[in-house]
Amino acid sequence: MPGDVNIAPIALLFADQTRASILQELSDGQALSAGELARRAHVTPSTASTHLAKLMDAGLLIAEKQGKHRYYRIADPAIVQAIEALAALAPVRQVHSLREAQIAQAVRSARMCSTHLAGKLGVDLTQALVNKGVLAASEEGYYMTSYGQQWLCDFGIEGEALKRRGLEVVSHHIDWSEHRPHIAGALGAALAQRLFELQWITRTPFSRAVRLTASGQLSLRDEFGIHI
DNA sequence: GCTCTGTGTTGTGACCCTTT
DNA sequence: AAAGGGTCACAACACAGAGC
Repeated sequence: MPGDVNIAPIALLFADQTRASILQELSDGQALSAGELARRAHVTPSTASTHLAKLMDAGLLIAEKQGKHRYYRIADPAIVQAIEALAALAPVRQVHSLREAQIAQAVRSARMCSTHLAGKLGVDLTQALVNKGVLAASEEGYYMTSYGQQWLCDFGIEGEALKRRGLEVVSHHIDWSEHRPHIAGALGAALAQRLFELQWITRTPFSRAVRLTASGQLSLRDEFGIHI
């Protein structure tokens, strides 16, 4: 229809196994080299290079040159949101080994979605914040309460941007693996950052899954009543 | 500055699938 | 069956960093 947007070209970019793998690997906000992305997508560097060029041309990825490496990352958080939305509709990929099953389980349990937490941990954390009265649920989404602003300060999350959020809707995504909301945006990013600082969670190599540390498991249970 | 090494890109052809 | 499009791997090449 004239004047309407044409989603076919962009949908075509997502509709390839290799490109989808590349985008999913980058959806945790990391920047990875072409060689690393080729390994993760199980294709040769030349094949990955071809796909990366297409994704760059479409503006889905941006690259930063560092020495002889080029590090690719998602150009816009909205792209990660699109990936998560598609993932919610997609069938679960079959696993062919114990290792693949373990990685899949880890990704569902806790993972990075751009700059914030997703998976069971992200969803449980969101619900726990509602239960504690930090966030209030409404038809539009979540609002931060006045108590929530104080609680965030006590928890070690400060910043004018967050303090001004009292009357604003807190951004959230529907989690593809849990089919429930997890908080995103500035608050989601700040919370994830704080949990990394506290060493309650750590990144895992070669995956967007995050791992709960022993102290993190105890602290999440005591502070939020979360059992993972 | 030269050489070696590692990494990424480009060109080419084979293969597969879909459409006509 | 032929044509066209897409994906992939291979080979060749370019580029940057390290070591001398």
